[in-house]
Amino acid sequence: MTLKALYEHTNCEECPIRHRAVCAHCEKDELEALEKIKYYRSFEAGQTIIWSGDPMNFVGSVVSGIASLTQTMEDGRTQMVGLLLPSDFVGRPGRETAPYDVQATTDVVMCCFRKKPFEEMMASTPHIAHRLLQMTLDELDAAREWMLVLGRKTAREKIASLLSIIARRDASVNKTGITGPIVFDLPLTREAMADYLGLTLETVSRQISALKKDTVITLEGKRHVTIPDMGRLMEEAGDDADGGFLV
Amino acid sequence: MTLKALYEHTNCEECPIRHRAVCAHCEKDELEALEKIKYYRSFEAGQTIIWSGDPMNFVGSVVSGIASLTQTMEDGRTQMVGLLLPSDFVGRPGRETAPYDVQATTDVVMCCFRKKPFEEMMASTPHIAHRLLQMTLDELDAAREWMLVLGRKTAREKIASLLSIIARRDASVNKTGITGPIVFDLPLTREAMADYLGLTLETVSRQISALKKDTVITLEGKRHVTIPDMGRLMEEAGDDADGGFLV
DNA sequence: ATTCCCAATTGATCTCGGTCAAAGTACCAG
DNA sequence: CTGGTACTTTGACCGAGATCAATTGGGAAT
Repeated sequence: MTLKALYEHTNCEECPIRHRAVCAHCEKDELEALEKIKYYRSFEAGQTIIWSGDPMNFVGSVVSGIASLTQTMEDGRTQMVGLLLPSDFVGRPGRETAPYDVQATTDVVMCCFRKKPFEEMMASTPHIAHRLLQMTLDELDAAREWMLVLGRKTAREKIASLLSIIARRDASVNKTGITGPIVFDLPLTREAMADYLGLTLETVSRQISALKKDTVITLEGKRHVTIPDMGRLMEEAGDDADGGFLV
Repeated sequence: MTLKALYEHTNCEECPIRHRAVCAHCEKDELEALEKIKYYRSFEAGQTIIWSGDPMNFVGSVVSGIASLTQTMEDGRTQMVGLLLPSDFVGRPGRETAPYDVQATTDVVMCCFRKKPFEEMMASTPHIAHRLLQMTLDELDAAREWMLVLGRKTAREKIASLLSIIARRDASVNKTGITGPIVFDLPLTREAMADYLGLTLETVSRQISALKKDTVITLEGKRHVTIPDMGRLMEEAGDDADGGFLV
């Protein structure tokens, strides 16, 4: 159970986590070394994993739980700039300090490597460097996709976009494909959703109620979501039914 | 005159462009090969350099002029997701197609390399791969910084943020430092600014007028800007006077 | 059960920025 | 000088989403 996909594959049967990061199970020769320097860290919901501006001496990936990257202005306005789901990579090889806060949204377990040995490993393993570039490009695409959401979409479209992303990500986990209804639990509070979408929590709540009334989604309790028709949701999100990757 | 900074330095006296990309003047041994495969392309203002979704068979950097990365929804709403100033790198090693439109905002000259040989060069030159990762991380930081602008800042703060970025970038070009007044020409129309900031052009115009009235900036004509006090502008932008890199 | 606490919903009102419309300005070609 | 075009400014009005405030709902602990 460590990290993968610094190699080409996107799944490793041996690992309980779907990793998009680095996995030591495959390509044993080069990556066995990673096994030796890995360690686990646990965080409680609400805890700050890394403070913006602090020195950051490890890289790693999320094993379980949800973490978020957030930026905060002096007056308290906050914007979430990324969502870290299990298998997502955290860290910036070659950088000293963290550029944003990383917070545990739920209880989180991370698999970490001290940065120094990881960077040495990177230097001697071109595949890892290459894979890391690809992962960073993915994140960049996701961030830019989200700029469109933040800058130009309506509140309703924003909610639909977020649900769509979580649903798609979830579907890929369960290998369910995207036909038929999709069911999942929202991993975020209304407030966290608001911070991600550049809205207030009241607006988030209202729009979710509206989508429910219009049967775009079904809710059981506050968090358990059913999406009867994924295509419908993506129309609501203003997506042309294929774009919209993100996180 | 080519590209640099796949190496450590951030400036090369021989080159008329400040490059943050790849420059063949330094580290001649490895990079001379780049000289052989480089070529120039010119574009007129308004021209689309690359269409979203099209195959992209080159990488390169802007030599002169301004280009923009934009995403457009079916109904025409557009969001600029990046601004390319001289020396900025364009391209995605390892990716087949372009994820957004690249448009020439002014007349643009680019220095290009066919992707295939560039990627081969990358594979055999770890420094280049490393530098490319660092550049991509910079872009990622910039994109996430901009997410805060788009999601949480007021119209006035957005304008101030944009001016601040252009001013800072411009100051670094002229090695002027950031003391004393800063003078530059806006390289964007009001509409382009609006697309970058997630506003309408009318709001952009109004807020610029307001900043002018409050003597945060001075305007001669429509485009020539003087910033008497950079600190003041950054306060207006809501920045804590050091963050806010971008572009 | 009762209480407490926190997340979420819902309502009433306000406001910033969008929309629609009309001028104003600079630049170019003839 | 004149007309045309593209960019910009300014005004009047409107509405989506923010703000303020009250209420509801659902666990967990007592």
